[in-house]
Amino acid sequence: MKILRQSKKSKARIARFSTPHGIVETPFFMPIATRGAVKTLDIEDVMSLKPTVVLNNTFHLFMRPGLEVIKKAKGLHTFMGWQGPILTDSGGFQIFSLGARKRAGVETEGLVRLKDEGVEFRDTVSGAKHFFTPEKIIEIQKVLGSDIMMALDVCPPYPISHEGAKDAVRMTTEWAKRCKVQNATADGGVPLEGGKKYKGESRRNMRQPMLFGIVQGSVYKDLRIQSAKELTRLDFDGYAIGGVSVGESWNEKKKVIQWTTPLLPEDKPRYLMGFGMPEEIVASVAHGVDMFDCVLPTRNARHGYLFVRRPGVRAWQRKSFYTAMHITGEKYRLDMRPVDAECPCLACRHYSRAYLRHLFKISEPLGQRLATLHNLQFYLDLMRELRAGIWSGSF
RNA sequence: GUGGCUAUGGUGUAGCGGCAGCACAGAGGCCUGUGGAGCCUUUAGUAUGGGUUCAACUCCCAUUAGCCACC
Repeated sequence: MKILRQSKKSKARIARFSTPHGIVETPFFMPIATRGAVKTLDIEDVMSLKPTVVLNNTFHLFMRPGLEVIKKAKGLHTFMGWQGPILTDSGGFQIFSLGARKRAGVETEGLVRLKDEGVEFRDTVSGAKHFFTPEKIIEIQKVLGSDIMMALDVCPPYPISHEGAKDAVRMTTEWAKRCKVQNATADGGVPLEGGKKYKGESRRNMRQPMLFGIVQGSVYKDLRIQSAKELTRLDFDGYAIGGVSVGESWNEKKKVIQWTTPLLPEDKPRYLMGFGMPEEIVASVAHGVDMFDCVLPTRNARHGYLFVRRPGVRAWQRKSFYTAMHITGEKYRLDMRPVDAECPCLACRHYSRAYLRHLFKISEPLGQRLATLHNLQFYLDLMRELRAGIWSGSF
């Protein structure tokens, strides 16, 4: 990774690194297409937004449609029609997420069992058992044709005892080592077309995907430090901060970022997983984070929650550089203005608030699509603005 | 016309001689590596008039309206 510019006012930086499907510039936000689709959007919608990288989920895609289908399609890129870079999350979060559901009293009996060797999942649809190991997760990600693979980690719930968090760090490091070994020794995967060979590349016509390690440690400083040190010794292509935004306060999240980012190598991408609200992203970029992903813009869009910029306010100037618009609100019934007159998205170019409200009120799918386009436009424009701000030296 | 049945928020429905619940719709809010078009909060009702009873949405009578059967 090459750092092109380092902000003088903060730890924010602009960097470039190459993936098998193109060169990317940081900081960037990845729209989420867990199961191979950004919910409600088609691929031309996605392309029109010009995202840097799109995120998919290894675990979900392995369950459905399964590797046989992906192989037949010659990889996930072709299968979903996206030719830009893809980051595949490993499924570590699902271990947590299903555990959390279990605590919440939702029926997950026997759905997930965590062991040192790996994790056992039961498919709720077919009832079939699957045992995922760090090695297997890497192999699956290679078959998917991922550009950026994530190591399998253990993402503990919040709150958790120091002892429990320590155990999660221990397993995460062990699994990270095994992912690293598997990635270095194993063949397999789908040939990535069109890429040039790396120096020393032995696998013909196949460019190597990147592999990221994931720092854990919950809200405990010593554990975050320990985890970051253990992982950086393994020399990954990039590092993620995981286990954040699972229920902590913003103050706690900020501390985790402040402890962790200085320990991650300058010349490797830093990825804050599952983040976040717009102001949290801005603050995190200022701490030197390069990559983000979050369900908020897409999920909130489907529930009629739109992000709207406050005119004339730069993102780093004020925490309240945007407002939330609940488009189903009665106050928009007769409001013929666009959601945001300055927004270039499809929704704002052609439709009024009243029309959008109407679509939501009658549950017309177009409403969710327009809202999703709008919110992603907001997030991606925010990242473009941050990059420009770092370039100009104003952020 | 005769007999029977029914009448509960905007809509569709529970209920019991002792605080009238539920669903949808309405209003407000929540969602942070998506197993969710999901979750929370909230507004709003016993057709009308009498009677019995300490107490009636509940039992009785009448009125009105609707439905069914018969003529």
